[in-house]
Amino acid sequence: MVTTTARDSDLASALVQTMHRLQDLHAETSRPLGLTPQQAHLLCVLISGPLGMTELSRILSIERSSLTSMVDRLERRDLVARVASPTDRRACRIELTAAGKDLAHQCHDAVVDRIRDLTSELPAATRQTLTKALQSILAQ
Amino acid sequence: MVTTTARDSDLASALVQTMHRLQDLHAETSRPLGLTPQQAHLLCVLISGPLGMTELSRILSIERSSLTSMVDRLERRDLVARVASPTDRRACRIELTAAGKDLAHQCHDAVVDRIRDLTSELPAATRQTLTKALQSILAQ
DNA sequence: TATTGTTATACTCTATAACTATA
DNA sequence: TATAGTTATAGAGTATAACAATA
Repeated sequence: MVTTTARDSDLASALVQTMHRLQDLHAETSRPLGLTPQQAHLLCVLISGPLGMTELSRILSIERSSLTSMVDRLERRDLVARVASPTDRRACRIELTAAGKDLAHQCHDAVVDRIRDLTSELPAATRQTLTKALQSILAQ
Repeated sequence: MVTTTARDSDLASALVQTMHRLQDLHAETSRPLGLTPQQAHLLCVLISGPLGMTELSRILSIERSSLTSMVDRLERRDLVARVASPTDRRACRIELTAAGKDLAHQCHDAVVDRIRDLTSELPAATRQTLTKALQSILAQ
C-alpha cells in the first residue's frame, strides 16, 4: 500500500526544526531588549512569582552554580533581587524588580506576538488540535 | 458565547514550552555522546554534505567568527575537516570525517528515538495534522 | 570593491568540585 | 547528615571589530 502517510521521523524532524526556528526567534526578540535568551527565560519564569535558587535551577535545567552567576549579572543590572527567606536562613528568593517585571513582560509579549504571526495562517481547528497535541506531549 | 476555544496565547505558550522541552531533550541526548547541543547541531547539518563557513554560519544562525572556533574544536577531535575549495582559493568546505559521520548519525537517531517516545501516544491522525501544521509553519 | 574566512578580545553560559552556613 | 547557596576554575558559545587573502 502506497500512501502519503507521514513517517514517525517526519514528525520528529518537524519538531526539531521547529525547535531551532523558535530558538532563533527567541534570540531575535531578546536581543533588542538587551537580554540573552537565557536571561529572558529566567525573567519570564519569575513573572509568576519569586523562586529559590534550587527550584529555579531545576526549572531552567541548569546547575545552581551556573545560576548563581546569572543571577549576579541580572542583580547588578537591578532586574532581579535576592530576598532573604523568612523561614530558612540558608535560602533566598529571587524576585523581579519593577524594571525586571517590565522587561519580562516585554519579552513575553514580543515572543507571543512573533509566534502569533507564524501561526496566524493556520485554520482555527488546526490551531486547536496543535495546541492540544503539544499540551499532551508536555503533560508527560 | 462561552466555549473551550483555545486562545492564541495558549498555542504560543505551548510552542515555547515545547521548545524548552526539546532543548533539554537535545542536551540530554548530546551529552552522553561527548557533544554540546551546538556541536551536535553542526554535525547533523553536515550529514547531507559539506558546506562552506558562510553558509554553515547562516544555517546555524551564528557569526562566522563564532563558527571558526567551533570548527577548530571539532577539527582537533577529528570529527570534521576543512577541505580547500577547488574553485575559490579563499573558501573551504567543512566536511564530516568518518568518525564525525558516525557520531552525527548517533546523535540524529538518539533524538529521533526520544521524540518518538514523546509522541507515540498521540493518535495517528493527530500526528499527521501536527506534522503538516509544523511543516507549514516552517515553510514561511 | 566585495567576499571568504581568521584573529583578537570581551562577555556570557555551563559544569565540576570544594566550600560555608544552616536545617 | 543533608540541604541551600556560593566560590573557584575551566571550557565552550557568542558577538564585535579589525584584518588578510582572493574574487
